[in-house]
Amino acid sequence: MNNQQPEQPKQPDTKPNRYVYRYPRPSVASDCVIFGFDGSALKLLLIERGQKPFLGAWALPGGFLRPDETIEECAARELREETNLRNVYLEQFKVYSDPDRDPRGWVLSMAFIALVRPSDYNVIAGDDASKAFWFKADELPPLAFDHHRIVCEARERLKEILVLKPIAFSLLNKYFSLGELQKVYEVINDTTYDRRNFTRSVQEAGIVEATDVKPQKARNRPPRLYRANHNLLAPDMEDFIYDSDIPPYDQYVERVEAPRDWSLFNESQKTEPEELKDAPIKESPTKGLFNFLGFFNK
Amino acid sequence: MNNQQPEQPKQPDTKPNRYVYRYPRPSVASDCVIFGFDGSALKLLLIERGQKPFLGAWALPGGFLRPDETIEECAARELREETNLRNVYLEQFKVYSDPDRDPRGWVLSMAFIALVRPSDYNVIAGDDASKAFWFKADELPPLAFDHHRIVCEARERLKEILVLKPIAFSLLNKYFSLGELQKVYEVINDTTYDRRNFTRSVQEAGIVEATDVKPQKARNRPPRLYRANHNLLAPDMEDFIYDSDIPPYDQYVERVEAPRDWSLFNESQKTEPEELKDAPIKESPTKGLFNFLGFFNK
DNA sequence: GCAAAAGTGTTTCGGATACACCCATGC
DNA sequence: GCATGGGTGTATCCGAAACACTTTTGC
Repeated sequence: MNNQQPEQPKQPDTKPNRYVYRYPRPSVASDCVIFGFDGSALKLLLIERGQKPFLGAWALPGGFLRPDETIEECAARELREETNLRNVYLEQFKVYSDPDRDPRGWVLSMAFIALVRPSDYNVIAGDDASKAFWFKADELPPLAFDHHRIVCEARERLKEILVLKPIAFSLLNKYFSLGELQKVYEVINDTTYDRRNFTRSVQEAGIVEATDVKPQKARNRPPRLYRANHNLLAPDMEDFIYDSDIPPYDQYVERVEAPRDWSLFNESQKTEPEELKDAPIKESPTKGLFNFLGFFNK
Repeated sequence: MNNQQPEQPKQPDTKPNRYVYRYPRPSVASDCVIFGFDGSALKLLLIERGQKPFLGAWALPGGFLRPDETIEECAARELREETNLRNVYLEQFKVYSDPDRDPRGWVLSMAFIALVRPSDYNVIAGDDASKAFWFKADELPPLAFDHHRIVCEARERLKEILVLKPIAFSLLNKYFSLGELQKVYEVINDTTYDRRNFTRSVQEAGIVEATDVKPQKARNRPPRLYRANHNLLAPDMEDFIYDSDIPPYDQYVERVEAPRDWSLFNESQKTEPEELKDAPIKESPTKGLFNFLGFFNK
């Protein structure tokens, strides 16, 4: 990064809001692929665009980088402004830099993966200006820009991160049942696990602690609730594992779903073909699920 | 990424080389953390800066993004221009976006991890304009900008990638001995493995194929040479596993090392403190070393 | 001969797998 | 009652770990 001449922004030229450079520069934006978990399926938070390119289409929340912030601060700010979410897990994921990816011109996008707890789901409803809605990750509408590609690659990356870090807790409330934890692993890895083996693996790994918290209501036998074991988890994860002032357990009620009819889009972007819907899902071994512990203990 | 007004670059304003935008934009660069392996240690390729900020200091090769290329193309181009390397493994790693990270102004850096085979080591010598030298990854000189931080985080990331992808082959020639493969895993993970267990794990995983190629020379008993098993490896890795026109086996001779005296830098940035140099390295289990196979078979 | 690295095999042990029964709740 | 999900236990088996001797080269 050093072959060109040093460039100083020769600010306020003649008119206001004119920034002059000796070499062309791209706009830089951050876009967030926001994953959620509703107790049974992986969800994605999208916003309806209110601006000109792709107006009315669904898109990833995001916005342009400002000179006084890092790209992480930018992502967190846009998340707050557009979806009212704060204190969510955020991780850089990939830069998209195809010169033609944005019809407005030369715009790079830093894609982030964001993970939202169920207790934060309804925060979005509080922001009246918001046009954000949760979609099932397998049933997405057509997306603006190259966002469909970004989402697909983010889902693949999510599997990788799940091996490297205990991010499953960032998709769960402070208190959760082992069934929920298992389901998170299942929907991300797109498989199923033997309930008894999974339970034992989790407990022997020591990544959870049983609590005395009682579930508020349950359709069946009420599960025991656990929480993440902070002693074993990376310190920088801890902030994202739970909030402080949330109810101990809410059973995924009153979700804000996408009520719109987006069938008018001609090209559907469902990832799962209909024919294979009833194919029996092969059960996977639980081996290696918590490999991330190896990264901490060295 | 969409809340601002669309901005068109209002090119050639009055004078040539003047680019005017309504909002400030950062310069975007790509910097490469280039890893090599000399048969016993992890190496890092650095260049001596010939320009003004940090002139004479060592730095990561890199350069500014141009409007007609992706960030990957930029990284590959700068690598070629500054170190004469081509067809190396390149992977996005992290964006560094601290507004103050570059004294010249607002410069983002997309950091890449690059992996170089021993057969490409001496390519660098062919480029007379090059000021590139290989350093031991544990004995680095002070670096320009925030490059020391980038290198440290890249080494951590390298461990993660090693779990996710068969990148060890990208640090080896087309033909290699199992001892070399083991050493790559050892220097990256900073541990040792039982030779017999490692050998068996590799062969049972099926990621290598024995060949009839004979090593050119050996100080001890000559090892059998293997090559990566393409049937089991991801297709997009294949291009980076070996070159076509290289000698079948060269035993790491005549390396281009850094001959300079950089002791004049007052602050040393060695990562390993001297006191712990002789501490016995604990042997690690080979379990999970080739977990990346799980990502391909699904 | 000797040092250094390469090649090979067996025993053992732990942990993952496969599998079945009972429990608590809402309806 | 009964459907649904939660909790617990065991026999088995595979694979990883631990470990030693021989072989081949350069010097």
